[in-house]
Amino acid sequence: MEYDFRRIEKDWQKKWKDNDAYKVTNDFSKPKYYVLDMFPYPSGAGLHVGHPLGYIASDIYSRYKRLKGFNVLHPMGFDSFGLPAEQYALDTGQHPAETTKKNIATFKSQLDNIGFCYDWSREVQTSDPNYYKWTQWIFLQLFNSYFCHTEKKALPISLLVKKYEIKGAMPKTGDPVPGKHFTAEQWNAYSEAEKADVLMRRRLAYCGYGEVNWCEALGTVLANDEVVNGVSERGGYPVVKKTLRQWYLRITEYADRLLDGLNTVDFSDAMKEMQSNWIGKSSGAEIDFAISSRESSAVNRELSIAGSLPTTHDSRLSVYTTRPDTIFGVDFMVIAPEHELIAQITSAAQKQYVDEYIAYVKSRSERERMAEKKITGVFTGAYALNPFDGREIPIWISEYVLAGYGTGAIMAVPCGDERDHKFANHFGIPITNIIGDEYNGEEANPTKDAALDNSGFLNGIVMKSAIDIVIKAIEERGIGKRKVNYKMRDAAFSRQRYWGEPFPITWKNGIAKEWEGELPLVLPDVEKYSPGPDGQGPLANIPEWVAQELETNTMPGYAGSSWYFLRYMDPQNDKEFCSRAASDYWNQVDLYIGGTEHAVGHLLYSRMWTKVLYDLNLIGYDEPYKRLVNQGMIQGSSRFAYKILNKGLKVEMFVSKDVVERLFQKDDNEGRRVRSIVLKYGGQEGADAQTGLNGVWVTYGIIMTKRHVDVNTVDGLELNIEDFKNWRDEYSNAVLITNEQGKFICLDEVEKMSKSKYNVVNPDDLVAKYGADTFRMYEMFLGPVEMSKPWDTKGIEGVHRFLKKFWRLFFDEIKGLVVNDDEPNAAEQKVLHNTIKRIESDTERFSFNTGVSGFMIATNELTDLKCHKRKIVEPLLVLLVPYAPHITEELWSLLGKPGSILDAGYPVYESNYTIETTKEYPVSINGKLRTTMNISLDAGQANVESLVLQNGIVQKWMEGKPHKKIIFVKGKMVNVVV
RNA sequence: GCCCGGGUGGCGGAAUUGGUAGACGCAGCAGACUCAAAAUCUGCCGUUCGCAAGGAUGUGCUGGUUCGAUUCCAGUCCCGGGCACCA
Repeated sequence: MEYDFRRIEKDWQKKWKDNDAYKVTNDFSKPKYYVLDMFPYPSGAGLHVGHPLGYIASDIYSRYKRLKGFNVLHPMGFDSFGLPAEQYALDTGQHPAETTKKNIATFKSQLDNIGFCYDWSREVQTSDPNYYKWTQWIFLQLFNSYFCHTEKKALPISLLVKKYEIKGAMPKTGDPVPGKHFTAEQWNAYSEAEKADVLMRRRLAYCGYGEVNWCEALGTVLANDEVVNGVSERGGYPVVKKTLRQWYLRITEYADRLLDGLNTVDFSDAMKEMQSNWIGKSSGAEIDFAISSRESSAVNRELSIAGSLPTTHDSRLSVYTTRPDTIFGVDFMVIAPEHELIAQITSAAQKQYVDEYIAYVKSRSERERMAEKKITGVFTGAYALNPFDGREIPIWISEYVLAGYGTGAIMAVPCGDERDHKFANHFGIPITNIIGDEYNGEEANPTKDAALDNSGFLNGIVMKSAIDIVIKAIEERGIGKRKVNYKMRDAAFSRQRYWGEPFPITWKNGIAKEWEGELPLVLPDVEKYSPGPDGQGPLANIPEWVAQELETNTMPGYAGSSWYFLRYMDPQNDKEFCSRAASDYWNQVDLYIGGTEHAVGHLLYSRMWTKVLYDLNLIGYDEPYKRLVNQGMIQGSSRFAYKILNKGLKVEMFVSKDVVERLFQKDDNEGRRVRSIVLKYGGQEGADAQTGLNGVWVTYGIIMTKRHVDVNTVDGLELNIEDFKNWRDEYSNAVLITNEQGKFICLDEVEKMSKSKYNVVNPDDLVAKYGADTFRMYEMFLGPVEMSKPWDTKGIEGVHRFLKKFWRLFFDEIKGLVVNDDEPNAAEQKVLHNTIKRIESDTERFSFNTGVSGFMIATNELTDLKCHKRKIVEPLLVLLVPYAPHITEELWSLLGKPGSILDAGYPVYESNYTIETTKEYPVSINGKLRTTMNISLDAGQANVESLVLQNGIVQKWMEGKPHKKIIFVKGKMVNVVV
């Protein structure tokens, strides 16, 4: 009987489906375990080999936990709102709901092919009205809540209204600022619009104004992704910044709690670091500098030194710095090109240059601005005054200062900050040294440990301790204050798009109000998917929608994914987003698996939503994910062919990589014009007529470019010429210039796996050829789950061979069942128990690649021992269940075992089979002294209980001393480190 | 540019985190079985010197700490991911 994986997998998948084998019940009596994958966006390209990597890992872990007796929730769903479906609709007119439905069906059948243990009755789809009903409902909770700074949590906004009605909002100290502070009487006298304005400033979901990438030609807003070098990716039209009304989530209020929460969860240090860097908490000071102009300079200087700044807001420049101690080293100020003061402070002489510079910056994306190596900037002609010594400081504009962070202005200290230093050097600004010998005149030194010099009243004080002194001084003089700052900004929560959740919000007389109908507010059908007028979304084209004064924006992709883990717990509930009983039982996600690309987006948003739901007492915990494992990205291994671009060519013409390299001598390759080359390509008759080139010899300046070739038409690096010609019509007559062996060699490069790069490998093909069990184990065998790697199918044979070999531990092609009831010997027991120990630890620590190796080693050893004993191979079979569910179920039932092998229980490791022998070994201590000792050895290391030296110096191994390792080194000598 | 990862044989990777580098698998070579092929099995397989025993060398690069470094530290190069409207 041989291993017929096709029949086995088909049978078992059918059985699982027919019996609802993976149906999960909310059986509150059992201990629970919740394993979650980041759900996929159902793209039109279908599932590729990168998707299942994390899913297989989580499936293995789920089955493992189930064998260990847990009630395991391991659901799957689809993040089905998104831009690609909308773009597809724009191009083809097909409704996104239709294409999404089709794509989901493809994804599901592909997933089922691999044999995952999902309970599909718990599936969620973010674009399903029954789901987004609750996304809208949670949005309204955010809209109707504010962050209370006293209790540091979200509270209903009605409480705030009550407070305003009774107490108003007056400052504890200082004078009230008009528009910000008011008494109860004033509040009660406010118009509805004025009240709405005030409340909007506190809502957790609020409306404001923000800049977007606007493409006039396409009439639409573009993602940063869709903007390349300042023009739209599609069509190459110019893109500019445009200010639009936008919804935001006030995530900044949760900055501290998002930081603190990281201490309570099991994420990798790298992930925690990324999140806390994103939040970017820093403490420092905001300092106001008086601005002088040439005319008023003298006056302001006196005022500044006297400690009373001009009171008008206009004549002050406020900066944020984390290093107030360096205040005497400020040689210039830099403000962002968007800074509101620019118009006012720019001198007549500089105006032209400033205008030119700002026009230049407008054409650049924020990303480009940050990545710029070139130093750019312009002087405004204005000066600020150092509040402590009255020095005039020139104010510059530069793109390296971003408007969104701090005050959009910095005080530049070139001797302490590298960017400031480069800027000063580039523009010839003199540098003040405030750190004495610590500054070498060549490069900035950001130390905090130097004693200050040239720093007035701070001279001689170590920088670290000067920080507080300066802050105190500026606070006393009323020209600034201590300030904690965050890099994180509030999350933009609206999109001018169609395929997303509609906001259940109406606008009456300019006031945003909760929509009064019953949720869900269903996304209406539209005629066409093109944008509405003035940068509004497609919903603005629907008269009935506009007539109801409904919000025309939709929610972004991350809305639905911010809470989906809760819906899986109670997916059919139409009374609540999730019953409290269900969310209390399933509780936090015990294990969450997904890529690092979501490190700062989805993960922070869903953590915030969870905190809000917790604050509002809707769930019982404020961190969604207990443990997070990041799977690496499976990258595509793209293949390219050199294509000749010369005009006059009548056919497509490609050249083998090795031929090109020889001709271009490597350093002068692709895409460049070469003065003169000679190509000989086999000399077919009539080739000249076909190609339009000069006979079989191609001479003269050839321009080449590289073109993607479908990776499925390439074996290793060698192109299958027939497949290539059949791949596309325009290539059917292509001329391929091969090497001497008649082979056409491709280039390879690692890229993201994507349809447009022709490097997608479909798991279906591999499953059809080798079976799901082989595919699952091979994906795991590729390497650590956490590591990114390019896909390579080479090597899958080895895993397939393993499964065939494993099968032969139970069945022989001729003899049939070979499992016997003989008692195992010690050697066989040792193989089994070492394997149990190894597989359990590998599974626990997510080292599935070494886990697969462990099975291979065990199988090899048992084959060598000719061991087919039931007491050995049966437990081994159970161990393999999580990795290869189909073959194990089949063998289990062929062995006559009742029920599913999933309920067999995990084998128990016994340590009595691991110890080998006790032997006498020569010993060196710290590489010097030598003696002999008795050591029992287990895997190369051993504990030493007694040690007697021959020279008599050390008589006994000293108990209670810090234990050191005994290591076996070459030549069987033992090195003892004490 | 900033933040986070990663560089080990021809290839994917292992080394349970400071202790015999290269487990396991792929590819390759040699052999067994076979009329033959497939399947299966056995042996070899970093580089280099050597008939061999054995020696030297070797974990991107340059240094450092240590009896001992793939592992720790500093610097540097290359590759991947993220950088706020892709998901």
